[in-house]
Amino acid sequence: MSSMSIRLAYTAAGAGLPGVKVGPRARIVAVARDLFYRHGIRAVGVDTIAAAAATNKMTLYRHFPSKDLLIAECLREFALECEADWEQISAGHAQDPDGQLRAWVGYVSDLMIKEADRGCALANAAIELPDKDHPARRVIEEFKTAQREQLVIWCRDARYIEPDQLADELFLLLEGARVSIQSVGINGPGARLSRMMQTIIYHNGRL
Amino acid sequence: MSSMSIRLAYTAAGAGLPGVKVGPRARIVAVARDLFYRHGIRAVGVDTIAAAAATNKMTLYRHFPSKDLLIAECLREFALECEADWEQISAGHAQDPDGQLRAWVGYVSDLMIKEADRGCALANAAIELPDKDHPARRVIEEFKTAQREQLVIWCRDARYIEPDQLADELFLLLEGARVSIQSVGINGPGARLSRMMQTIIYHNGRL
DNA sequence: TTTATATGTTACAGATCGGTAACATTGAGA
DNA sequence: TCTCAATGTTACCGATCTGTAACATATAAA
Repeated sequence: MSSMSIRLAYTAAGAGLPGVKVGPRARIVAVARDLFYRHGIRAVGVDTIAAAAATNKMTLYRHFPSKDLLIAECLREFALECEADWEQISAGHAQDPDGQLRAWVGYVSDLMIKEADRGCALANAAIELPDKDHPARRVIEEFKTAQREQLVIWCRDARYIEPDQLADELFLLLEGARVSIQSVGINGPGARLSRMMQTIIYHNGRL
Repeated sequence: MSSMSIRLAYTAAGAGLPGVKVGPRARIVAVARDLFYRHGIRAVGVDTIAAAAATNKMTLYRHFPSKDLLIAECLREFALECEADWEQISAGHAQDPDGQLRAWVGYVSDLMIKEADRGCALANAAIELPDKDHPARRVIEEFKTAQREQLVIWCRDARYIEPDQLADELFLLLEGARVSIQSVGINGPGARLSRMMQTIIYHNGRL
């Protein structure tokens, strides 16, 4: 198997403001999130995580009963941060549903650059963990479902003619862009995501 | 780690017509494709593959220098089969580009049911193998790029106003549907893929 | 029948996997 | 200063991983 030799290029430093003590648990989750995302969940072992978090395997297992539950916790933290972003979009354009939707288009377009070439951590995890009983799957399903519902609400509030279908189209375009970046590369169709979404929104029409 | 115990539920039988001898190499690839697809590439070991193919690890390594190259071969076979399907769509609607495009929509809609809940094997592999030097990545990138170009050709031949953008939209919708099935489930937005594609094609307009 | 090639069998190497036991060390609050 | 909880350290378990060596067997062509 391609060994690739991940190995720690960074220590616990860099996480958190200077002077603020960051406990091992927080470091473990931060490091695990990064390594899981960059290299894949199954490609990263607990030894690597503990070492990269400047702690040890024993402390890791004192905070997380198993690697699977650590995975779930990483995805839960990621999902909470995403939800906070979406709420910020909502709050930043209160009483302006169409502005919310358009702000969201800008937000996800920036994601294409920020995520570079590894797409959505939750979608990737769903592919890497097909076992329906895995504790991470609850997090994934609940979060993705909530995202889609939020999109429907925005489309409906903005009085688009077919809000459910428009929301589904935008949802699938986003998911497709994030996954296709990893197969056709950064200059693939995902690069034109913003224009596509605007076109589709315009074509849908308002009441 | 969630052990899940894959284990062989089937032997070499069932592959090929009766009376036709299927060599170990073909059995290995067939079995590996199935196991990789259902459980994930990293989740399946070579011992499991050899046993499920009713052969042994030594024979496997006589035909494939490494697991990574076996992975690449599995994806190559899959890609060739997909290309054959697309060519059949082309041939079945010669001199009728719009018919080709609409036949393709029907074809990918059926894929949503056939693939059940594991999406595209190539896209999944890209997520599981982020290493850019992995031999499988060439296969993935070339195939996905060729698919997108074929879509552009169909859209252009059918004289749609913006063939490149329409092709990209269809491409991303398909990729998004296949990946979202694995996160939001079979009844998510992917279930309405056909209607969405028809709507978008209609909205694009013809010359 | 002889010969050469493909395949099967067994055992093993070296590494890594997830996970744990036993014990030492640190550090902050009382 | 004492105490106690969190953390660090080391060593280990059994299983699994990719990959190989050596040898036995089958099989088809000559």
